[in-house]
Amino acid sequence: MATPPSKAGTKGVPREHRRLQMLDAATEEFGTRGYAAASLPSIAARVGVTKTLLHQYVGTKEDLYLACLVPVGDRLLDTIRAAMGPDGTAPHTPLRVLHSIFTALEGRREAWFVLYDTTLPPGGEAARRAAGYWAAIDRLAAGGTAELLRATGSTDPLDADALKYVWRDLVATLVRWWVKHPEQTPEAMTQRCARLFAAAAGLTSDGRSG
Amino acid sequence: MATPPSKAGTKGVPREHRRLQMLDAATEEFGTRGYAAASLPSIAARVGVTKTLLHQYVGTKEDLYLACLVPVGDRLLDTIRAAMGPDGTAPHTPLRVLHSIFTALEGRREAWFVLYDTTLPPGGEAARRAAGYWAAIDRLAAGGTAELLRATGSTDPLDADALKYVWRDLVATLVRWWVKHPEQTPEAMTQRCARLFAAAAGLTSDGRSG
DNA sequence: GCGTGAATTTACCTAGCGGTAAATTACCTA
DNA sequence: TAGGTAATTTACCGCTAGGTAAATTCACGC
Repeated sequence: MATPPSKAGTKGVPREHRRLQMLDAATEEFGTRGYAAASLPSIAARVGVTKTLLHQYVGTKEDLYLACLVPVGDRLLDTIRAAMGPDGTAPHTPLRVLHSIFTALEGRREAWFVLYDTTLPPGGEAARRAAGYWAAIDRLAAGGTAELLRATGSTDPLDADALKYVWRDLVATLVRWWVKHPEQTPEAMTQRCARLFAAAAGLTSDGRSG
Repeated sequence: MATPPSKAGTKGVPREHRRLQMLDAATEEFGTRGYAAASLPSIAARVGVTKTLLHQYVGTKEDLYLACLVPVGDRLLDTIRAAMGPDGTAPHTPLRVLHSIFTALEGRREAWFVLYDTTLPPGGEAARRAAGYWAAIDRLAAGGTAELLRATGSTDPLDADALKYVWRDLVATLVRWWVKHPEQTPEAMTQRCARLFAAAAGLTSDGRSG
Protein backbone atom coordinates (compact mmCIF):
# COMPACT_ATOMS: atom_id res chain seq x y z
CA MET A 1 0.00 0.00 0.00
CA ALA A 2 2.90 2.34 0.40
CA THR A 3 3.33 2.32 -3.35
CA PRO A 4 0.16 2.63 -5.41
CA PRO A 5 -0.09 -0.40 -7.71
CA SER A 6 1.22 0.35 -11.16
CA LYS A 7 -0.91 -0.54 -14.16
CA ALA A 8 2.11 -0.84 -16.39
CA GLY A 9 2.98 -3.99 -18.25
CA THR A 10 1.70 -5.65 -21.39
CA LYS A 11 -1.97 -6.22 -22.01
CA GLY A 12 -1.19 -8.92 -24.50
CA VAL A 13 -2.21 -6.90 -27.53
CA PRO A 14 0.19 -7.65 -30.39
CA ARG A 15 2.07 -4.77 -31.86
CA GLU A 16 0.48 -4.76 -35.30
CA HIS A 17 -3.03 -4.91 -33.91
CA ARG A 18 -2.38 -2.00 -31.58
CA ARG A 19 -0.90 -0.01 -34.40
CA LEU A 20 -3.99 -0.49 -36.53
CA GLN A 21 -6.22 0.46 -33.61
CA MET A 22 -4.23 3.64 -33.22
CA LEU A 23 -4.38 4.58 -36.88
CA ASP A 24 -8.10 3.95 -36.94
CA ALA A 25 -8.74 6.03 -33.84
CA ALA A 26 -6.47 8.78 -35.13
CA THR A 27 -8.20 8.85 -38.50
CA GLU A 28 -11.52 9.29 -36.77
CA GLU A 29 -10.20 12.02 -34.50
CA PHE A 30 -8.35 13.90 -37.23
CA GLY A 31 -11.36 13.56 -39.52
CA THR A 32 -13.90 14.89 -37.06
CA ARG A 33 -11.88 17.47 -35.14
CA GLY A 34 -9.22 18.44 -37.65
CA TYR A 35 -5.48 18.24 -37.12
CA ALA A 36 -5.15 21.32 -34.93
CA ALA A 37 -7.99 20.46 -32.58
CA ALA A 38 -7.16 16.77 -32.43
CA SER A 39 -5.27 15.82 -29.30
CA LEU A 40 -2.96 12.89 -28.75
CA PRO A 41 -4.31 12.21 -25.25
CA SER A 42 -7.79 11.99 -26.73
CA ILE A 43 -6.70 9.61 -29.47
CA ALA A 44 -4.86 7.49 -26.93
CA ALA A 45 -7.98 7.42 -24.77
CA ARG A 46 -10.04 6.09 -27.67
CA VAL A 47 -7.68 3.16 -27.90
CA GLY A 48 -7.63 2.77 -24.14
CA VAL A 49 -3.96 3.42 -23.88
CA THR A 50 -1.49 6.08 -22.82
CA LYS A 51 -0.29 9.02 -24.84
CA THR A 52 3.23 7.74 -24.43
CA LEU A 53 2.47 4.44 -26.11
CA LEU A 54 1.06 6.37 -29.03
CA HIS A 55 4.34 8.22 -29.38
CA GLN A 56 6.37 5.05 -29.24
CA TYR A 57 4.29 3.40 -31.92
CA VAL A 58 3.78 6.20 -34.41
CA GLY A 59 6.15 8.95 -33.38
CA THR A 60 5.21 12.59 -33.42
CA LYS A 61 1.77 14.07 -34.05
CA GLU A 62 2.66 14.90 -37.63
CA ASP A 63 4.02 11.38 -38.17
CA LEU A 64 0.75 10.01 -36.91
CA TYR A 65 -1.17 12.25 -39.26
CA LEU A 66 0.94 11.14 -42.20
CA ALA A 67 0.41 7.51 -41.30
CA CYS A 68 -3.32 8.19 -41.52
CA LEU A 69 -3.15 10.37 -44.61
CA VAL A 70 -1.23 8.14 -46.97
CA PRO A 71 -3.56 5.14 -47.12
CA VAL A 72 -6.61 7.39 -47.35
CA GLY A 73 -5.08 9.51 -50.07
CA ASP A 74 -3.90 6.54 -52.11
CA ARG A 75 -7.24 4.83 -51.79
CA LEU A 76 -9.26 7.85 -52.88
CA LEU A 77 -6.91 8.73 -55.69
CA ASP A 78 -7.10 5.21 -57.05
CA THR A 79 -10.85 5.00 -56.83
CA ILE A 80 -11.40 8.37 -58.51
CA ARG A 81 -8.95 7.51 -61.23
CA ALA A 82 -10.75 4.27 -61.89
CA ALA A 83 -14.16 5.95 -61.90
CA MET A 84 -13.10 8.55 -64.44
CA GLY A 85 -12.01 5.97 -66.96
CA PRO A 86 -8.82 5.95 -68.97
CA ASP A 87 -9.64 9.09 -70.93
CA GLY A 88 -11.50 10.93 -68.19
CA THR A 89 -14.61 11.27 -70.29
CA ALA A 90 -16.70 8.29 -69.27
CA PRO A 91 -20.43 8.96 -69.32
CA HIS A 92 -22.11 10.29 -66.18
CA THR A 93 -18.69 10.90 -64.74
CA PRO A 94 -19.67 13.11 -61.77
CA LEU A 95 -22.08 10.57 -60.34
CA ARG A 96 -19.70 7.71 -61.04
CA VAL A 97 -16.98 9.55 -59.18
CA LEU A 98 -19.25 10.29 -56.25
CA HIS A 99 -20.34 6.70 -56.04
CA SER A 100 -16.78 5.49 -56.05
CA ILE A 101 -15.88 7.94 -53.32
CA PHE A 102 -18.81 6.93 -51.12
CA THR A 103 -17.91 3.30 -51.58
CA ALA A 104 -14.26 3.85 -50.78
CA LEU A 105 -15.14 5.82 -47.65
CA GLU A 106 -17.72 3.41 -46.28
CA GLY A 107 -16.58 2.21 -42.90
CA ARG A 108 -14.59 5.33 -42.07
CA ARG A 109 -16.44 8.17 -43.68
CA GLU A 110 -14.67 10.96 -41.85
CA ALA A 111 -11.46 9.90 -43.55
CA TRP A 112 -12.30 12.33 -46.33
CA PHE A 113 -11.59 15.22 -44.00
CA VAL A 114 -8.21 13.83 -43.10
CA LEU A 115 -7.29 14.41 -46.70
CA TYR A 116 -8.79 17.89 -46.81
CA ASP A 117 -7.66 19.23 -43.47
CA THR A 118 -7.19 22.98 -43.45
CA THR A 119 -5.52 23.18 -40.07
CA LEU A 120 -2.24 21.47 -40.90
CA PRO A 121 0.90 23.26 -39.73
CA PRO A 122 1.92 25.27 -42.78
CA GLY A 123 5.28 24.44 -44.27
CA GLY A 124 5.35 20.99 -42.76
CA GLU A 125 5.65 17.62 -44.42
CA ALA A 126 2.00 16.84 -43.70
CA ALA A 127 0.77 19.92 -45.53
CA ARG A 128 3.04 19.14 -48.45
CA ARG A 129 1.84 15.58 -48.80
CA ALA A 130 -1.81 16.55 -48.47
CA ALA A 131 -1.32 19.27 -51.08
CA GLY A 132 0.19 16.64 -53.34
CA TYR A 133 -2.98 14.57 -53.15
CA TRP A 134 -5.14 17.63 -53.76
CA ALA A 135 -3.17 18.50 -56.84
CA ALA A 136 -3.45 14.98 -58.20
CA ILE A 137 -7.19 14.86 -57.61
CA ASP A 138 -7.70 18.38 -58.93
CA ARG A 139 -5.87 17.42 -62.09
CA LEU A 140 -8.37 14.64 -62.58
CA ALA A 141 -11.31 16.90 -61.82
CA ALA A 142 -10.06 19.70 -64.06
CA GLY A 143 -11.04 17.78 -67.16
CA GLY A 144 -14.62 17.41 -66.03
CA THR A 145 -15.14 20.96 -64.85
CA ALA A 146 -13.53 22.45 -67.97
CA GLU A 147 -15.96 20.36 -69.96
CA LEU A 148 -18.92 21.89 -68.13
CA LEU A 149 -17.68 25.41 -68.66
CA ARG A 150 -16.88 24.94 -72.31
CA ALA A 151 -20.44 23.84 -72.85
CA THR A 152 -21.62 27.22 -71.60
CA GLY A 153 -19.10 29.21 -73.59
CA SER A 154 -17.04 30.54 -70.70
CA THR A 155 -13.29 30.72 -71.25
CA ASP A 156 -12.37 32.67 -68.13
CA PRO A 157 -9.61 30.78 -66.30
CA LEU A 158 -10.87 32.14 -62.99
CA ASP A 159 -14.23 30.56 -63.72
CA ALA A 160 -12.45 27.26 -64.16
CA ASP A 161 -10.57 27.71 -60.91
CA ALA A 162 -13.71 28.64 -59.02
CA LEU A 163 -15.64 25.70 -60.43
CA LYS A 164 -12.87 23.30 -59.48
CA TYR A 165 -13.00 24.77 -56.00
CA VAL A 166 -16.76 24.48 -55.82
CA TRP A 167 -16.76 20.89 -56.97
CA ARG A 168 -14.18 19.89 -54.41
CA ASP A 169 -16.11 21.53 -51.60
CA LEU A 170 -19.36 20.10 -52.86
CA VAL A 171 -18.00 16.62 -52.42
CA ALA A 172 -16.85 17.53 -48.93
CA THR A 173 -20.29 18.89 -48.13
CA LEU A 174 -22.03 15.75 -49.34
CA VAL A 175 -19.70 13.57 -47.32
CA ARG A 176 -20.29 15.74 -44.26
CA TRP A 177 -24.04 15.33 -44.64
CA TRP A 178 -23.50 11.63 -45.08
CA VAL A 179 -21.50 11.40 -41.87
CA LYS A 180 -24.49 12.86 -40.05
CA HIS A 181 -26.80 10.24 -41.57
CA PRO A 182 -25.02 6.97 -40.86
CA GLU A 183 -27.85 4.77 -42.02
CA GLN A 184 -27.53 5.95 -45.62
CA THR A 185 -25.82 3.48 -47.91
CA PRO A 186 -23.39 4.60 -50.60
CA GLU A 187 -25.96 3.66 -53.23
CA ALA A 188 -28.70 5.69 -51.56
CA MET A 189 -26.31 8.64 -51.40
CA THR A 190 -25.49 8.38 -55.05
CA GLN A 191 -29.14 8.36 -55.99
CA ARG A 192 -29.80 11.30 -53.76
CA CYS A 193 -27.01 13.20 -55.45
CA ALA A 194 -28.57 12.48 -58.81
CA ARG A 195 -31.82 14.02 -57.59
CA LEU A 196 -30.00 17.02 -56.13
CA PHE A 197 -28.19 17.59 -59.41
CA ALA A 198 -31.50 17.57 -61.20
CA ALA A 199 -32.86 20.10 -58.74
CA ALA A 200 -29.79 22.27 -59.17
CA ALA A 201 -30.55 22.57 -62.84
CA GLY A 202 -33.42 24.83 -61.78
CA LEU A 203 -30.96 27.37 -60.35
CA THR A 204 -30.70 29.21 -63.62
CA SER A 205 -34.40 29.92 -63.80
CA ASP A 206 -36.24 32.14 -61.36
CA GLY A 207 -37.88 31.00 -58.16
CA ARG A 208 -41.47 31.47 -59.27
CA SER A 209 -43.98 28.70 -59.11
CA GLY A 210 -47.63 28.34 -60.07
CA MET B 1 18.70 50.63 -15.07
CA ALA B 2 17.84 48.92 -11.88
CA THR B 3 14.19 48.85 -12.84
CA PRO B 4 13.40 48.10 -16.48
CA PRO B 5 11.26 50.92 -17.85
CA SER B 6 7.60 49.99 -17.89
CA LYS B 7 5.60 50.54 -21.05
CA ALA B 8 2.38 50.80 -19.09
CA GLY B 9 0.17 53.84 -19.21
CA THR B 10 -2.37 55.15 -21.67
CA LYS B 11 -1.56 55.56 -25.32
CA GLY B 12 -4.31 58.08 -25.70
CA VAL B 13 -6.60 55.80 -27.62
CA PRO B 14 -10.19 56.40 -26.53
CA ARG B 15 -12.09 53.45 -25.18
CA GLU B 16 -14.65 53.17 -27.95
CA HIS B 17 -12.03 53.29 -30.67
CA ARG B 18 -9.97 50.57 -29.04
CA ARG B 19 -13.01 48.43 -28.63
CA LEU B 20 -13.81 48.68 -32.31
CA GLN B 21 -10.20 47.87 -33.22
CA MET B 22 -10.41 44.80 -31.06
CA LEU B 23 -13.68 43.58 -32.53
CA ASP B 24 -12.34 44.08 -36.03
CA ALA B 25 -9.13 42.20 -35.34
CA ALA B 26 -11.03 39.45 -33.56
CA THR B 27 -13.49 39.08 -36.43
CA GLU B 28 -10.59 38.64 -38.81
CA GLU B 29 -8.87 36.13 -36.57
CA PHE B 30 -12.00 34.12 -35.79
CA GLY B 31 -12.98 34.20 -39.44
CA THR B 32 -9.68 32.97 -40.78
CA ARG B 33 -8.54 30.59 -38.04
CA GLY B 34 -11.82 29.55 -36.48
CA TYR B 35 -12.75 29.89 -32.84
CA ALA B 36 -10.69 26.99 -31.54
CA ALA B 37 -7.48 27.92 -33.31
CA ALA B 38 -7.85 31.65 -32.70
CA SER B 39 -5.75 32.88 -29.82
CA LEU B 40 -6.24 35.91 -27.64
CA PRO B 41 -2.53 36.77 -27.63
CA SER B 42 -2.59 36.80 -31.41
CA ILE B 43 -5.66 39.02 -31.57
CA ALA B 44 -4.13 41.37 -29.03
CA ALA B 45 -0.95 41.50 -31.10
CA ARG B 46 -2.93 42.55 -34.18
CA VAL B 47 -4.22 45.53 -32.26
CA GLY B 48 -0.78 46.21 -30.81
CA VAL B 49 -1.90 45.71 -27.27
CA THR B 50 -1.72 43.23 -24.43
CA LYS B 51 -3.85 40.18 -23.91
CA THR B 52 -4.90 41.61 -20.57
CA LEU B 53 -6.35 44.73 -22.12
CA LEU B 54 -8.40 42.55 -24.41
CA HIS B 55 -9.86 40.79 -21.41
CA GLN B 56 -10.69 44.01 -19.66
CA TYR B 57 -12.46 45.40 -22.70
CA VAL B 58 -14.39 42.40 -23.96
CA GLY B 59 -14.17 39.82 -21.21
CA THR B 60 -13.66 36.16 -21.88
CA LYS B 61 -12.88 34.52 -25.22
CA GLU B 62 -16.47 33.48 -25.69
CA ASP B 63 -17.67 36.99 -24.84
CA LEU B 64 -15.35 38.35 -27.48
CA TYR B 65 -16.67 35.88 -30.01
CA LEU B 66 -20.25 36.85 -29.21
CA ALA B 67 -19.40 40.52 -29.58
CA CYS B 68 -18.15 39.69 -33.09
CA LEU B 69 -20.96 37.33 -33.97
CA VAL B 70 -23.99 39.45 -33.20
CA PRO B 71 -23.38 42.34 -35.59
CA VAL B 72 -22.33 39.98 -38.38
CA GLY B 73 -25.33 37.74 -37.86
CA ASP B 74 -27.78 40.59 -37.71
CA ARG B 75 -26.31 42.20 -40.78
CA LEU B 76 -26.42 39.04 -42.88
CA LEU B 77 -29.86 38.07 -41.70
CA ASP B 78 -31.21 41.48 -42.62
CA THR B 79 -29.60 41.55 -46.01
CA ILE B 80 -30.79 38.06 -46.94
CA ARG B 81 -34.28 38.82 -45.75
CA ALA B 82 -34.35 41.93 -47.89
CA ALA B 83 -33.01 40.11 -50.93
CA MET B 84 -35.61 37.39 -50.74
CA GLY B 85 -38.47 39.83 -50.82
CA PRO B 86 -41.56 39.82 -48.64
CA ASP B 87 -42.88 36.52 -49.93
CA GLY B 88 -39.55 34.80 -50.50
CA THR B 89 -40.31 34.17 -54.12
CA ALA B 90 -38.74 37.12 -55.88
CA PRO B 91 -37.35 36.31 -59.32
CA HIS B 92 -33.74 35.14 -59.58
CA THR B 93 -33.68 34.78 -55.84
CA PRO B 94 -30.46 32.76 -55.49
CA LEU B 95 -28.35 35.29 -57.36
CA ARG B 96 -30.02 38.18 -55.61
CA VAL B 97 -29.25 36.60 -52.27
CA LEU B 98 -25.64 35.96 -53.22
CA HIS B 99 -25.21 39.50 -54.41
CA SER B 100 -26.61 40.88 -51.19
CA ILE B 101 -24.31 38.65 -49.17
CA PHE B 102 -21.23 39.68 -51.13
CA THR B 103 -22.15 43.31 -50.71
CA ALA B 104 -22.77 42.96 -47.00
CA LEU B 105 -19.44 41.18 -46.52
CA GLU B 106 -17.33 43.57 -48.56
CA GLY B 107 -14.68 45.06 -46.30
CA ARG B 108 -14.54 42.09 -43.91
CA ARG B 109 -15.19 39.05 -46.06
CA GLU B 110 -14.01 36.49 -43.55
CA ALA B 111 -16.87 37.56 -41.29
CA TRP B 112 -18.99 34.90 -42.95
CA PHE B 113 -16.95 32.21 -41.23
CA VAL B 114 -17.47 33.80 -37.85
CA LEU B 115 -21.13 33.00 -38.34
CA TYR B 116 -20.48 29.47 -39.56
CA ASP B 117 -17.75 28.43 -37.19
CA THR B 118 -17.72 24.70 -36.52
CA THR B 119 -15.21 24.78 -33.70
CA LEU B 120 -17.31 26.54 -31.09
CA PRO B 121 -17.34 24.93 -27.64
CA PRO B 122 -20.45 22.76 -27.74
CA GLY B 123 -23.12 23.59 -25.22
CA GLY B 124 -21.94 27.14 -24.79
CA GLU B 125 -23.74 30.39 -25.32
CA ALA B 126 -21.76 31.10 -28.47
CA ALA B 127 -22.82 27.86 -30.13
CA ARG B 128 -26.43 28.54 -29.17
CA ARG B 129 -26.47 32.03 -30.62
CA ALA B 130 -24.75 30.95 -33.81
CA ALA B 131 -27.21 28.08 -34.17
CA GLY B 132 -29.99 30.61 -33.78
CA TYR B 133 -28.72 32.57 -36.76
CA TRP B 134 -28.31 29.40 -38.81
CA ALA B 135 -31.86 28.39 -38.08
CA ALA B 136 -33.19 31.80 -39.06
CA ILE B 137 -31.23 31.83 -42.31
CA ASP B 138 -32.10 28.21 -43.06
CA ARG B 139 -35.77 29.03 -42.59
CA LEU B 140 -35.41 31.67 -45.27
CA ALA B 141 -33.50 29.33 -47.56
CA ALA B 142 -35.91 26.46 -47.03
CA GLY B 143 -38.50 28.10 -49.25
CA GLY B 144 -36.11 28.39 -52.15
CA THR B 145 -34.68 24.90 -51.96
CA ALA B 146 -38.09 23.31 -51.52
CA GLU B 147 -39.10 25.11 -54.65
CA LEU B 148 -36.23 23.59 -56.60
CA LEU B 149 -37.01 20.09 -55.39
CA ARG B 150 -40.72 20.35 -56.06
CA ALA B 151 -39.93 21.27 -59.63
CA THR B 152 -38.16 17.92 -60.02
CA GLY B 153 -40.87 15.91 -58.29
CA SER B 154 -38.91 14.88 -55.20
CA THR B 155 -40.82 14.83 -51.93
CA ASP B 156 -38.18 13.15 -49.78
CA PRO B 157 -37.61 15.28 -46.68
CA LEU B 158 -34.02 14.11 -46.52
CA ASP B 159 -33.49 15.48 -50.00
CA ALA B 160 -34.71 18.82 -48.75
CA ASP B 161 -32.39 18.69 -45.77
CA ALA B 162 -29.42 17.75 -47.91
CA LEU B 163 -30.13 20.48 -50.43
CA LYS B 164 -30.40 23.08 -47.67
CA TYR B 165 -27.07 21.84 -46.38
CA VAL B 166 -25.49 21.96 -49.81
CA TRP B 167 -26.74 25.46 -50.50
CA ARG B 168 -25.40 26.75 -47.21
CA ASP B 169 -22.00 25.22 -47.84
CA LEU B 170 -21.98 26.40 -51.41
CA VAL B 171 -22.26 29.96 -50.22
CA ALA B 172 -19.42 29.34 -47.79
CA THR B 173 -17.32 27.91 -50.59
CA LEU B 174 -17.94 30.86 -52.85
CA VAL B 175 -17.04 33.28 -50.09
CA ARG B 176 -13.90 31.31 -49.35
CA TRP B 177 -12.86 31.51 -52.98
CA TRP B 178 -13.64 35.21 -52.90
CA VAL B 179 -11.43 35.73 -49.86
CA LYS B 180 -8.56 34.28 -51.85
CA HIS B 181 -9.20 36.68 -54.73
CA PRO B 182 -9.38 40.06 -53.04
CA GLU B 183 -9.50 42.05 -56.24
CA GLN B 184 -12.89 40.63 -57.22
CA THR B 185 -15.76 43.01 -56.65
CA PRO B 186 -19.12 41.82 -55.33
CA GLU B 187 -20.63 42.47 -58.76
CA ALA B 188 -17.96 40.43 -60.53
CA MET B 189 -18.56 37.60 -58.08
CA THR B 190 -22.28 37.66 -58.69
CA GLN B 191 -21.78 37.45 -62.42
CA ARG B 192 -19.30 34.63 -61.99
CA CYS B 193 -21.84 32.76 -59.91
CA ALA B 194 -24.39 33.18 -62.67
CA ARG B 195 -21.96 31.57 -65.11
CA LEU B 196 -21.17 28.77 -62.67
CA PHE B 197 -24.85 28.07 -62.19
CA ALA B 198 -25.25 27.80 -65.91
CA ALA B 199 -22.34 25.38 -66.07
CA ALA B 200 -23.81 23.33 -63.24
CA ALA B 201 -26.91 22.73 -65.32
CA GLY B 202 -24.72 20.44 -67.41
CA LEU B 203 -24.22 18.12 -64.41
CA THR B 204 -27.26 16.08 -65.26
CA SER B 205 -26.01 15.18 -68.69
CA ASP B 206 -22.97 13.02 -69.32
CA GLY B 207 -19.42 14.24 -69.70
CA ARG B 208 -19.09 13.55 -73.41
CA SER B 209 -18.06 16.19 -75.85
CA GLY B 210 -17.65 16.33 -79.62
C1' DG C 1 1.78 72.69 -11.39
C1' DC C 2 -0.85 68.77 -9.52
C1' DG C 3 -3.68 65.30 -8.45
C1' DT C 4 -7.29 62.04 -10.09
C1' DG C 5 -9.07 58.86 -13.08
C1' DA C 6 -8.58 56.45 -17.42
C1' DA C 7 -5.65 53.48 -20.19
C1' DT C 8 -2.33 50.13 -20.19
C1' DT C 9 1.20 46.86 -18.70
C1' DT C 10 3.86 43.45 -15.65
C1' DA C 11 3.66 39.45 -13.05
C1' DC C 12 1.49 35.59 -11.93
C1' DC C 13 -1.71 31.25 -11.70
C1' DT C 14 -3.64 27.05 -13.60
C1' DA C 15 -4.45 23.70 -17.10
C1' DG C 16 -3.57 21.12 -21.21
C1' DC C 17 -0.68 19.75 -24.94
C1' DG C 18 3.32 17.65 -27.44
C1' DG C 19 7.20 15.04 -26.21
C1' DT C 20 10.93 12.11 -23.60
C1' DA C 21 13.38 9.10 -20.10
C1' DA C 22 12.94 5.78 -16.97
C1' DA C 23 10.55 2.40 -14.49
C1' DT C 24 7.23 -1.45 -14.30
C1' DT C 25 4.78 -5.58 -15.51
C1' DA C 26 3.57 -9.67 -18.19
C1' DC C 27 4.64 -13.21 -21.41
C1' DC C 28 7.77 -16.78 -23.48
C1' DT C 29 11.46 -19.75 -23.61
C1' DA C 30 14.98 -22.76 -22.04
C1' DT D 1 12.05 -21.43 -12.37
C1' DA D 2 15.12 -17.80 -13.96
C1' DG D 3 15.87 -14.43 -17.35
C1' DG D 4 15.19 -11.84 -21.33
C1' DT D 5 12.22 -9.16 -23.98
C1' DA D 6 7.94 -7.10 -25.53
C1' DA D 7 4.23 -4.11 -23.99
C1' DT D 8 2.91 -0.62 -21.22
C1' DT D 9 2.82 3.05 -17.65
C1' DT D 10 4.52 6.78 -14.30
C1' DA D 11 6.82 10.90 -13.84
C1' DC D 12 8.55 14.63 -15.76
C1' DC D 13 9.90 19.01 -18.94
C1' DG D 14 8.83 23.13 -21.67
C1' DC D 15 5.55 25.77 -23.89
C1' DT D 16 1.36 28.23 -24.80
C1' DA D 17 -3.20 29.32 -23.80
C1' DG D 18 -6.98 31.53 -21.06
C1' DG D 19 -7.60 34.34 -17.17
C1' DT D 20 -6.83 37.62 -12.88
C1' DA D 21 -4.75 41.01 -9.50
C1' DA D 22 -1.93 44.58 -8.90
C1' DA D 23 1.04 48.05 -10.32
C1' DT D 24 2.31 51.76 -13.55
C1' DT D 25 2.03 55.65 -16.57
C1' DC D 26 -0.13 59.06 -19.19
C1' DA D 27 -3.68 62.91 -20.12
C1' DC D 28 -6.59 66.30 -18.76
C1' DG D 29 -9.17 69.65 -15.76
C1' DC D 30 -8.55 72.79 -12.13
